[in-house]
Amino acid sequence: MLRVRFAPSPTGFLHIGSARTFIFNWLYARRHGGTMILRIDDTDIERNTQASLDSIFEGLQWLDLGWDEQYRQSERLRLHRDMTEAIFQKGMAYRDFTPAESEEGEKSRAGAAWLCNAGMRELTSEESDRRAAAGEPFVLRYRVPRDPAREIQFRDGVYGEQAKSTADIEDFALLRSDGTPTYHLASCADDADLRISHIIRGQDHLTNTFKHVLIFEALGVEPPTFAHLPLLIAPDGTKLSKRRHGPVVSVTTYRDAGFLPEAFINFLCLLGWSPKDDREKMSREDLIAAFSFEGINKSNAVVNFTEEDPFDPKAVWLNSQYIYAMPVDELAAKLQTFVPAEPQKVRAATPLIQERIKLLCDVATVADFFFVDELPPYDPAELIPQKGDAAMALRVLEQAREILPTVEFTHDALEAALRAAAGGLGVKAGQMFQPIRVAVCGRKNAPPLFETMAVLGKETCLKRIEQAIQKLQNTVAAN
RNA sequence: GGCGCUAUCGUCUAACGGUUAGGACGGAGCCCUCUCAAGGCUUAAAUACGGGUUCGAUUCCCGUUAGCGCUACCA
Repeated sequence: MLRVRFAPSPTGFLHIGSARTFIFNWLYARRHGGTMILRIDDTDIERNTQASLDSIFEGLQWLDLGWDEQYRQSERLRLHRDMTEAIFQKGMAYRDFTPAESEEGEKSRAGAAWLCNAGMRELTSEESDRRAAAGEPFVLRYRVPRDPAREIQFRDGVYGEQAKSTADIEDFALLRSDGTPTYHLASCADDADLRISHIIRGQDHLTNTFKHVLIFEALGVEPPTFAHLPLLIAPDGTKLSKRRHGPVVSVTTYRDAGFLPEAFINFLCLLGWSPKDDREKMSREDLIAAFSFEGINKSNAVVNFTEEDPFDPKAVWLNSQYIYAMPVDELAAKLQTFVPAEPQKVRAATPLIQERIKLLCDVATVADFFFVDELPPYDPAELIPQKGDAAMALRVLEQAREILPTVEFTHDALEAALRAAAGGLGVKAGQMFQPIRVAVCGRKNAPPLFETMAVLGKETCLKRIEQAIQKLQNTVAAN
């Protein structure tokens, strides 16, 4: 039975790298009919926060992929203790009474790698027991077999055969001096107990895996299959961090900017993985069908963002592709949360802006004039058409004011009427349309004029044209 | 410092010894067009460096360089 897990620790908001790890696990589970497990690795009581936990769930819920089983490590401490005790009883771990403070100075000394604290490994069980009984604090360390040294090896699903000598693996801690389990122990104990078959996680754990293989060995269980993912890094080559790179590293930032979860998932999948057949836009089903470890890259992938442009252009492009392909009603419903306007107005404007927005939040800037009563102030000079002057703009608008009341507000009728009017005035169609567009939308760049006017309605259009005429007359008078 | 991993256009990537080194985003240009988009077409742009192996290396081996990771009683 195939079982995978995503095991975030609630010490920070849900990071996009973590989201990708979740997605790859999910894809692998769904691809092979396995079980997806969410395990909250909250063994670091000092650094855990409720806000982080909330952020993780918020992010995962937005992704909308789901999972089959859920656990919290803090509720499984008993298991961790028992398993550690078993390892200790086998003589594969020992107590280290070295005080935490002195340790630091010891290790930071330059030179050979630190492997263990002097003397502690060799303590007799009698002395060890006596000191523990006397209440002296200690950490429990794994007794890495180094006499003679051994090769620890495993086959990584992405990086291939891996081997490391125990001569290069230090005696890592299993239990802290307060008796709580460390990440290494808790993680392996739970992976063993939950019968995890495949561990898919970030490459930052690749070298930790040798320690984990040692723990599984001590636990007497067959290690799962490992597959390490290349890391997501920032354009400056450093790993993504909130402190350095800001909110772009948080999943909820993408949600709040109006990314579609399908597009976001699609984008993340293309970072460090490829279907190898030039496909870019892929549905959830496409991804499930195509996903495999062979397609995963070995080198880190840059998430390309800048100060001015906080989102990777490819992510934005993919998002726009999903928006263009979406049914109008569905898109209108999504847009509703990004703009304070009545649903029927949003629905009417949606077809006109669908190909003009890349993020859902763009609705607020691209379609604002559909939803406001009063247009925000604009420069009357904008009303003046190409190769024209204020007088021409005025003539155009006055003509529009005159003919529009009797025109039916549909695309075809408006087009016929306005083109005819342009002919009558002896101006080009473009020179006719621009003053009206600016009068009605408050700016030069807007959706196609006739549909826009039809959506806005006769009353609003005539009112705005009247206001534009006033503006022009005022400026002409002022000069 | 020690150990490990990695290295193709600006970015994401394809090419698992033989290609004019392919695609995508972004850039530039053209077309379409009532503006803006969308769409179509064209174009610039890469095998880190040095040695091998081979008839032939992006591809295999070694070295150099660079980047990243681990080296905690964080995860």
